Amino acid sequence: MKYSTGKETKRKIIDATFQLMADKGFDALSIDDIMTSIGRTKGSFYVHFKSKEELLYEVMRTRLDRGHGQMAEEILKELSKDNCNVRAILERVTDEIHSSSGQNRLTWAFAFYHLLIHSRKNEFVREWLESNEDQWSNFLRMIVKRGQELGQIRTDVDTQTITNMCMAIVVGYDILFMLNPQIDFSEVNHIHDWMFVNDQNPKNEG
Amino acid sequence: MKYSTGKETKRKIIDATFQLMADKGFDALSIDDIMTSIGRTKGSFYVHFKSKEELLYEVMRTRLDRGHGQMAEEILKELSKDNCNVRAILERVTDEIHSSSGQNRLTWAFAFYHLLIHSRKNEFVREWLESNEDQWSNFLRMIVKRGQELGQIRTDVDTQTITNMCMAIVVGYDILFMLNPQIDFSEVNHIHDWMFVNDQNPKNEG
Amino acid sequence: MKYSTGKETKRKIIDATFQLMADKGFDALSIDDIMTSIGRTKGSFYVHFKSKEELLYEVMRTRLDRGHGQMAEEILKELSKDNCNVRAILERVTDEIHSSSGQNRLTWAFAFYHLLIHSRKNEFVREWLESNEDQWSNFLRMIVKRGQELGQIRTDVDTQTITNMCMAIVVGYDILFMLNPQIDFSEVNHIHDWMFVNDQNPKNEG
Amino acid sequence: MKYSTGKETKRKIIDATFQLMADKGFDALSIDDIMTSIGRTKGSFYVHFKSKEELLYEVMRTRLDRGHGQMAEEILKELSKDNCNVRAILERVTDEIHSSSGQNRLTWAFAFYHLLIHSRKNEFVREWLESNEDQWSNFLRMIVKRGQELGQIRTDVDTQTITNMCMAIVVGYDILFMLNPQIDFSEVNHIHDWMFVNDQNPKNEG
DNA sequence: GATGAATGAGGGTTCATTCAT
DNA sequence: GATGAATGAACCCTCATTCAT
Repeated sequence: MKYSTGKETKRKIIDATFQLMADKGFDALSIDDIMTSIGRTKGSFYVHFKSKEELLYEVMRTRLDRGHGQMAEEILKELSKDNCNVRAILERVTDEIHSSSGQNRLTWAFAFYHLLIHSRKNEFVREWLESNEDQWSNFLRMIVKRGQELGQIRTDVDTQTITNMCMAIVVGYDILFMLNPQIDFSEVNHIHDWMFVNDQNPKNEG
Repeated sequence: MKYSTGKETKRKIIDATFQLMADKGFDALSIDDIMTSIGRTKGSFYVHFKSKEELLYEVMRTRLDRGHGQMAEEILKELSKDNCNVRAILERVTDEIHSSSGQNRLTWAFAFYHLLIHSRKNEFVREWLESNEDQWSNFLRMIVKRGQELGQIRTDVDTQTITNMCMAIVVGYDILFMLNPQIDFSEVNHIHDWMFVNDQNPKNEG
Repeated sequence: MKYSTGKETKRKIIDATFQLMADKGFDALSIDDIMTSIGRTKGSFYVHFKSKEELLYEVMRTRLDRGHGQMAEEILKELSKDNCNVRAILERVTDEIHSSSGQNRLTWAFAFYHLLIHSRKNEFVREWLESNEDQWSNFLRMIVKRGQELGQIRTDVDTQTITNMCMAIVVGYDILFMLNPQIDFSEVNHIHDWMFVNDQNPKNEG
Repeated sequence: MKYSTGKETKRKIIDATFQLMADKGFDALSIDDIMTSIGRTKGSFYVHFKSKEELLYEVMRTRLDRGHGQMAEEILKELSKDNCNVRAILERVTDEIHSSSGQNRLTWAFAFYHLLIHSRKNEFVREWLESNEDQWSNFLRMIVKRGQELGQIRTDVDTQTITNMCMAIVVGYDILFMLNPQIDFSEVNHIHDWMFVNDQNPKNEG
């Protein structure tokens, strides 16, 4: 049909952009590319967005945010229990990160790291990414700290460093994955074999 | 320096491009930007390069290659000794990676990950990166394997996975570093505290 | 009001256009600007006008016409009297010109001279302006001629030239006014001090 | 020839713009229009100007400035003489205004009044016009004042007002001329017949 | 009457590339 | 080697206009 609802077209534009920016990056993506890919003409883009930049922000908010909001509360409640299994919690979080990026993890990864690169020249994007990372960092640190308090996580390395290592290995696997999509992403959890003290350690990779 | 020609201007172009592409990325960089920054005019670019793409390849070869060639031979010789200290070797390799990126690590990181992103749409770049990664992967695996043979590295996780983890944590710290340049890059080595078996583990700095 | 239809929205559109075109000119004015300013949306513009051009003509007719029709008859009757005071009549006409442009003289002036400029590329506008000017010219010439016949206006310069001078000084003050809105528009009448013969010249206001 | 000197092309662009903006106005003029009219393509415009706006300023400076600088000094010297003929001086100034607008007075007038209109939305243009007008106003006032001091110009109207009237009538004739190019522009000088006291008034040409 | 999605032409601007000088 | 004028394609964005709802 020639006339769709605004909401639908807007969603299509965001979806298409997310897909396409994984390949070419946001800058190299033309509005014509986007609109043609959804069967519309260039001019009508501006019915839905004030500018290309606004589109980027929308894509960030709706497609690239590895938000943990929904999960966070449950986790915090779980953590406060005396007998909580911190390793199980941590692995749940890692899984969530994977699955939250949607079915097409590679697409997500390229789009996301495009954004990281883009942040160098766009303050707004940079702040958004920093805040994103802060949230994750704080969230993870809380878990690690609790693990150490409960004697489940080793204490030979300090809390912040362990947190950084966890984050680094997750994003590092993103990068390896982009270079070689055959990599088994679940390997990430092996670091837990070392991080957690032995008697806590019955699990042996998936 | 590994410049293939002795031409001074050509070298200047490559250096300037490497510096500038960290900020804006290669695509967003215009030939005018580059040539102006070295006090020349646009037209003379084509005296030195057939195209902008060729320039990218030249930058890759001379500035973004985390080559390990020089070091590799020495390492292999060292590894073959009966009493070699694998942890020391590994840390030397990690240090080399850091320092090989030059004084300005952040510049290097942005430029390199620009390239990674760029690889999605450029076969040549993709192959170059894959080959780059293969070399490193093979090299590291050799070291890890030797460490396991000698009983210095734990064997509860298989060789390839440990290799991947080492690589992931190195590139992961690159990414964290891009998000937050205050991060202490030497933390990377803490994974060795866990990876190596205890009596091998005298080092404890932060 | 001289709006041809009773339609409220149509009137609003015309008014808004008149106001807005003083700032940006008619060409630079978008239909979106106009409709937004009256709290309607772009699409409904075409319920009221066939095209943007038609709107211009409507604005011309209803807001930019310095028509003298109403006044003309009275003046003619007055002029035919033996003892008529031509200077008083002329000043009444001048005042009428000022006040006919509405409260916001500056708005009127910019809009009108926009139109004059526009006339260069639009035959219809040009003809309208020419006819407008002809009417005024004829009307004024009649007054001047009568003044000369009665010995009230000097005869050292011929009728048509005096008429032109009167018109020029009126529109000239429009222009000075646009450049410097502090100018005292009533100065225009000082030319009468010279134009009329001395014993006719008791008036001296500023 | 395909490659001209920059100076020549720049001049051609300015000339063409001056000609074309009389018809369509500066805004309605596209860079494509301009460049096509001089046998070049749109892209090369930016070799010569940073932006379309910069072109406007250049046209203003080189084509629309009714500068009086050259003449001013001579006039001032003349004025200081005891027996100077102020009317002759004033008529020389008026003539200069006419001729300084070049051969094609109508073109000049439309371009100039386009600019005046444009000033409403461009601060820089507005200031330029104001300063332009100030210079003229000051210059003319000096002449009028001297004329009054010497008893050559009537004193029943104050200096500033006479100055304004002179300016108004000059620009007013510009406008009449735009409406009707047949008008005899030299009529402007007839106001001098009234402005100067009688015994000074031997001149009577049309 | 009004809405707002869609169109298509065109505008200013950028840029890799070519080429006469 | 270097310059800088010129090209032509592409880009983001604007806008008068149309039309289904």
